[in-house]
Amino acid sequence: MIDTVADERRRGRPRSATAKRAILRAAFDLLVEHGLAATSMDAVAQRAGVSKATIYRWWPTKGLLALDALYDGWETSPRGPRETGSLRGDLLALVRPWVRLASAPGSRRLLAALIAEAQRHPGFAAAYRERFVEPRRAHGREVFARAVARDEIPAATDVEVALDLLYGPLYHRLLHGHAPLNDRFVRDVVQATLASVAAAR
Amino acid sequence: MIDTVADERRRGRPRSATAKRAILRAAFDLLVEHGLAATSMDAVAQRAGVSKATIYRWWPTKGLLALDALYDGWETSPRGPRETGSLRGDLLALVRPWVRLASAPGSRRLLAALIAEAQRHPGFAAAYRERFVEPRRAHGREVFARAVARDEIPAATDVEVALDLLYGPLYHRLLHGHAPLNDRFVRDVVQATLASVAAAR
Amino acid sequence: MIDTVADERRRGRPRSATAKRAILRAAFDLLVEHGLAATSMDAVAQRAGVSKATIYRWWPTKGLLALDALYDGWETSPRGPRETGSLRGDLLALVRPWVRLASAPGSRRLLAALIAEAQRHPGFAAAYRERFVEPRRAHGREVFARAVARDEIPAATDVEVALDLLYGPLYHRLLHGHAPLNDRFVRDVVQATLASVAAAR
Amino acid sequence: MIDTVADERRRGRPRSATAKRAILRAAFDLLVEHGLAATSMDAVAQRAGVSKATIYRWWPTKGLLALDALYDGWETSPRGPRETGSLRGDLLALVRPWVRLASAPGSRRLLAALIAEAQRHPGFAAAYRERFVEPRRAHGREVFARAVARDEIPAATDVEVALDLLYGPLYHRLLHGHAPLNDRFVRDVVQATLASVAAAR
DNA sequence: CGGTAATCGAGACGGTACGTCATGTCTTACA
DNA sequence: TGTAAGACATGACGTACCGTCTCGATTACCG
Repeated sequence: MIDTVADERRRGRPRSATAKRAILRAAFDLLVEHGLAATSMDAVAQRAGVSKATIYRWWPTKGLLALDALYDGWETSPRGPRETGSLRGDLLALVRPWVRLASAPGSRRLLAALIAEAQRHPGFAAAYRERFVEPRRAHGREVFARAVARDEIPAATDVEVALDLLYGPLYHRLLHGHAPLNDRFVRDVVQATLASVAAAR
Repeated sequence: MIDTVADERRRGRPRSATAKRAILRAAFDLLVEHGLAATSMDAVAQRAGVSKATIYRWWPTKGLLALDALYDGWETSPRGPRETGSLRGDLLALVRPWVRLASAPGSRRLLAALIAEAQRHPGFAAAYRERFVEPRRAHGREVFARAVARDEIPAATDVEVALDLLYGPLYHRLLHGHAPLNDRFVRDVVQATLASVAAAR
Repeated sequence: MIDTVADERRRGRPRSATAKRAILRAAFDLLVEHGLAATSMDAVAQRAGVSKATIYRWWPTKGLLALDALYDGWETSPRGPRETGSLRGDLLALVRPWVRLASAPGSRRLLAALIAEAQRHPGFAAAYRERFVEPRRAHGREVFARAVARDEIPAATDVEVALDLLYGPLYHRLLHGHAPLNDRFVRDVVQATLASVAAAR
Repeated sequence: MIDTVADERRRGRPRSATAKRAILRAAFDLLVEHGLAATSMDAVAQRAGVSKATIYRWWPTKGLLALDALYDGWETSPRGPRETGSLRGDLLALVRPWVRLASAPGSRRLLAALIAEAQRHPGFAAAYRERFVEPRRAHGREVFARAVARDEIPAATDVEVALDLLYGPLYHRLLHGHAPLNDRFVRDVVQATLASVAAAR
């Protein structure tokens, strides 16, 4: 959404909340079913029972609409994962739900398309990171911070690198599909992350 | 390429090697300069001085043409990296040239586009893995095999996982751009891979 | 034309009269200059300063566009020819303008192309007859009706056959070009038509 | 191929005459079935079991090939119609077989296409007239000459005009399809031609 | 309570790429 | 040497989508 804030008094006809919901819902359904490239703005407009101009009034680009639609459809739990008492447990709790969501064929296709879109439009890249990357990394940072507080890992741990060691391999298998992204692999990756952090001690 | 083998005597007019070279070269240049989506088949045909029908005779899809063009333009050294005597050195020698190549803005954009394309067309995905993923992983397997032979790492090391621990974080920063993909990070990732392999002992 | 009537309030953006005029004009010019087969839709679009999609939105086929364009460019006088007081005079007044128009090289070529098109597409054939054949035959029927009213020819005259006796030979020379379509021939044909009608008395 | 067996038996001089026959036959079948525009040279070559180059060696153009193919397939009786003793009978005998042949849907379509082609290529027009128009007109001239000899019509009769009065209306209904081309109409046209010739006495 | 202003639907528009197809030419291997 | 196989340049075809635009019809608030 461009501006959810409505603190300032607007003059004309207010924005139709119905239309907005219908657009996001239609876009989400079409995106999951057909992917980004195969989802046309005309199709979104038609399915939402809305004019194309209405969509373009609020979202300047198909990519940004997709971003909002997917955020709206996916991001059900803004709060971080539950605490388990150990770094290993926290990391698994952090990563497993994401793997479950991202492994569906539709999601995988979309994730790849969003990443590709981000290479082409810097503005889109920023929005993508803000919406999809940062929240999860923020949760990850908390997890590592708790581990530091518990004195489980050194305070000097480079959390940013650790997060890449954690998420990188998962994304890798997800996008390349050269090997299965199963829970075995998830545990291996978490284990490796722990090992690397411990070795840096 | 459709058929590199020409041991059998073909009947009609042979394929024009000039045209093929011109097409691959034109496609490569345009791809690097404009990216996959912004490279049109018409433009490739015109720049190659070739008819569009000729392109479509040999490459059924823009994606597969791009694959061949990039393979042709990039893959200069089919042999693996030089041996350094240590796993750490070998891994750095394996990864650094790839990082250098893939970090150029054009390459990054293209890599993302290829990955996105692969989610949509299973046939393309297979070709992509065969052309771009497997060769590098094969080199990586040799590197780890040498380390085993040197008794540097356990023989039971799961090489496939190790390769994902190595390449995954690099791809991650490359595609998401949330943090720099510099040599510092490369060394960190190699170090982490070593730590994880060592810890599994 | 698709919809000449516009008395009902339409919802969306109204059709651009400018674009429509430009398309018909461009098509007409190109058709007269190059003929039907050598006139491409791309060329029409470019010359009209219009997108190809706009043309295809309103005319499903090149043939139907040609029909409208030629009707628009040629059919200047919807009213019938002037009355001369005699069947002979009326027939000459009916036929001479048509011969003058149709004898130009461009027109001849186009007429033949339209007739050929009509053999292939039944829908086109109907439109062709409605636009180009029927109006002229209607005028002819009036001419013969007046002659009957003047008691110049029998009331039982088969007007449809008479019209074919009149137009048939003219079209024949026009399309086959085996002999000149001059005013001498026009007078001969009118004379023969009169003789045949009189002999049936 | 007409007969591959006999063809394989002979070694040195392959089948130039065989190929020619196969080409004409294949072209004729395809033309009658699909029309001129929908018959491609590739299709003719494939059906004839012949290379495209072989076709182009003998016929410079698709139109001229069609001309020969149709002439070969249709023109079964080069001799004129039988003599009946009266001009009326001779004209009917001249015209009825042609009407029967030309009325088939395939023929009608082709005739129109040939006429259209003739407007575009002067060389084709000449060949068309020589092959298809002149022979029939020559027969017609003989018919009228016999009538003059029998003193049935004046010696000063303009035969060229008379032939147009005869064939023109028939072609007209054939190509425009605004009214049926049945035997009733044929008799009316013959009658009208006779009346016009008699009236000129 | 009427004016003002922004919204919405419908959908036409310019632009551009797609992948297909046909024509007529040209190049090789074979017989 | 002619023929079959078939690659080639050229260029039109009709479809699809994008993002912009022009309407007339709705809502609100504001004076």
